[in-house]
Amino acid sequence: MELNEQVGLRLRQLREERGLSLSALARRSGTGKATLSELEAGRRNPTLETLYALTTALGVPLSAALTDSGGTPYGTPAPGTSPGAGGAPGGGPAGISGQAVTAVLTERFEDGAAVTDVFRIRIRGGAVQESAAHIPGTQEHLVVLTGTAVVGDPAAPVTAGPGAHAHWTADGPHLYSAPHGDVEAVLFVRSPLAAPRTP
Amino acid sequence: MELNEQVGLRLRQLREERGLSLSALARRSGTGKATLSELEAGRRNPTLETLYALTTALGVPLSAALTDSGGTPYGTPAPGTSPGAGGAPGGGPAGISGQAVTAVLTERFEDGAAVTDVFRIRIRGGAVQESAAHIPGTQEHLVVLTGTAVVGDPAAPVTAGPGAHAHWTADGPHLYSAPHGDVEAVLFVRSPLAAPRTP
DNA sequence: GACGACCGTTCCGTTTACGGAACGTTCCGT
DNA sequence: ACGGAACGTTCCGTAAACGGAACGGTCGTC
Repeated sequence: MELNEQVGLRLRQLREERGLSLSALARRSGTGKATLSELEAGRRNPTLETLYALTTALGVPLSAALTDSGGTPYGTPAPGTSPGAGGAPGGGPAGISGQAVTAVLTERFEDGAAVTDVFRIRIRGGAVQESAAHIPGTQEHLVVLTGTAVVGDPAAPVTAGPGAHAHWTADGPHLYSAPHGDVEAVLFVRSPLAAPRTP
Repeated sequence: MELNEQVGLRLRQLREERGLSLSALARRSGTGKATLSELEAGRRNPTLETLYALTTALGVPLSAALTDSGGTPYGTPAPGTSPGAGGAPGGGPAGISGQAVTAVLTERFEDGAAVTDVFRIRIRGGAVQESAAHIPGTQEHLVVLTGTAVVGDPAAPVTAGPGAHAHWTADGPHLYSAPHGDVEAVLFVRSPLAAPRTP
């Protein structure tokens, strides 16, 4: 998708989450309605000042308008208000964070067959966390940045040191642990798209 | 300070950290030298496309050009070190982007022994790119989000489909290719720190 | 010391992002 | 039914961001 379209959609999403009309946001931000209309449609290539005026009026940092790694969900409103977004039926990303693990979703990627959540995680030294089974077919990859992690099947866990990679099937219980000190890593959780019932 | 000046200084900083001349970055990113010169001086109000072209050529995500909360230090040398562009002689992250590959650095992680650059990359379908050797001991991991990539040692390349993982040693020439269509993936490049002789 | 290669800045014509003012539509209140 | 207000889109003149082509300055090389 074109970059301008991505940013346009993101801005429209932020605006609608706040229940603002296009005209109201244009008035409040000091930009023209024409600018905002065509920008949301992906038909303009906005300048930095325009983006700044809009994000400030929306109450989010500039980076919130972008879709790359800096684009974290700002002000995602109360659950229940799900406008056009037509959210994924599966709901949000799997909850990973727990006593031993802090996980931040950095990207969610979806293709025709599966959705892949990319997490930046930290496992606290000496801690162990067991995670419940995900849906059948779910695969996990871990790439360790620093420290030594012991992960995967509780019956046959795998040890991964700095720079190493581990892989396991997550449709059964699985664990994350860091016996020798904190671990920083990137975790990939790839789940097949719900074809829950193919009669 | 004016917003345009902030962004201009940030871009100049990123460029100088990488030891690139203004002309070289203009050439590489496809923008005019006039544009880049005045932009770094804070005398222009860049468009989104211009910012994207520049940050991509610098190997950082768009948000890296901004100075707000999203503005994480990419490749910033140790804090407190004087701005003397001298900085780390190793320079910035390895240049990955080329004819077939677009790479955006999403994180740079450094521990005592190695530095790991995490890239979000796209390999264009049908294209092949050969990359020069990195320093001895460099390891690369690829986790494929979608498509099928053929990567690694040119003499014995590895095929990785959606959700798969590939690993190779990058201290010799190595290739990235996508025979059957575009590939989206995450690439880890882990390079040993140049041993600074601690006697 | 003249030449060439590269640097960063300035000038200039073209393209286009901008805001204001129109437009047609929908939704209220009278 | 009618009027008014608000909505989002389209049209248009102006301002300015863009790339290409100049310019002067600095560094190596012959």
